[in-house]
Amino acid sequence: MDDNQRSGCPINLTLEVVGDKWSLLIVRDMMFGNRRHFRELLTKSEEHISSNILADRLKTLLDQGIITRDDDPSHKQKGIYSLTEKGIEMLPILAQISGWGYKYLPVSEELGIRAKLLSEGGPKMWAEFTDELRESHLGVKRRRKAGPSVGERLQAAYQRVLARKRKK
Amino acid sequence: MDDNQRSGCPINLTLEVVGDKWSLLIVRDMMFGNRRHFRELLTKSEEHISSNILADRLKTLLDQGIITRDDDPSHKQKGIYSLTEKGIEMLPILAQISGWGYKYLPVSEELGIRAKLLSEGGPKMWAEFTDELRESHLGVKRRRKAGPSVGERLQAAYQRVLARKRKK
DNA sequence: ACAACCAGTTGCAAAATGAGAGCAGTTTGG
DNA sequence: CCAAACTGCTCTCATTTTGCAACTGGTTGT
Repeated sequence: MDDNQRSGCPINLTLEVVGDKWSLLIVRDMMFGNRRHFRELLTKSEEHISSNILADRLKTLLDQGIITRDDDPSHKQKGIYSLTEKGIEMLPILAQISGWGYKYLPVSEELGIRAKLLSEGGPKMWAEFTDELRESHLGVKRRRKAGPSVGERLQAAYQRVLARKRKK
Repeated sequence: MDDNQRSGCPINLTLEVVGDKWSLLIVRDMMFGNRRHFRELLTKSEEHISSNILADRLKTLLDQGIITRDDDPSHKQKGIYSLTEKGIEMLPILAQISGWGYKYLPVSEELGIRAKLLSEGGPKMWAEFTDELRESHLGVKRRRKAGPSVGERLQAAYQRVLARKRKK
């Protein structure tokens, strides 16, 4: 498709694929927000991507093999987007970006809590979450661990902060 | 400065700062290529950034406190750009991006070798390299370790691949 | 039957990008 | 001592990308 690449440097090549303001946010929402339909990605995130951009980025992510699209059996028009292994393995990138932003930028409390936990959890927690993503996006069965999953823990922490803020 | 931020999410905030095709390449060149002058950044990288974009991105990175600029005592017109601690701590982000690109994209052999070593070296190697950057960019003295530095090892590996390729 | 919902597409204005030339001052080599 | 090369940029202008909002053609639930 796009052969006019600037160099064979891994950082450059990665940026040519996801080096824009939206692609990684879409991956983030699929990973941490479990958004799997076009409408969910369009409306249920804070940043208000516009529909043409979303459509364009989903196309690129599909072309690049970072996500896949399947028909939703329950609704003839709905598509279900899933992360591939290639997409799932972007987690450490997002985790590092998230950790750096948490440390150095004016992050809101409720949206920062996930970053904090993920950063403190380190590679071990990332690996566990990666396994959970393989189950929910690739259908790979895994042995149940005791207690709540990483995804659940992150979500719970977020809700706790929200509840606390509403009280005040 | 820029108040029209899209959300307080750490990932979003980070992308608003460096989420474009050039900013991270500039940081990369300062980190791994030790480019410290405008001309070096302009001409000594594979991707051929144009001067107006480079000037603009350096300004943003300065505003964001990711780099600093000092006059070069040896040349009245030259400026020396240095990474701040905030900039140096982007290393893990670059390392993960680099590792992912190395695994999934058509990286050239000579430019991939650094990614490979950095990925295999893991967080321990990153911490050592971070210390070296603190010395070269912030002037923080550190205890010399035995043997070649991480920066030297990466550079040497790159040269070795180049030499081998020229032979063929 | 009809409103609400679905995944996008289209048209258009505004902003960002990119190539190249140009500039004022500085340093270097002969 | 002078010309050439080098310095960090800035300016212009064409092209590309972005972003908003309206719209399409179909599906689903009541």
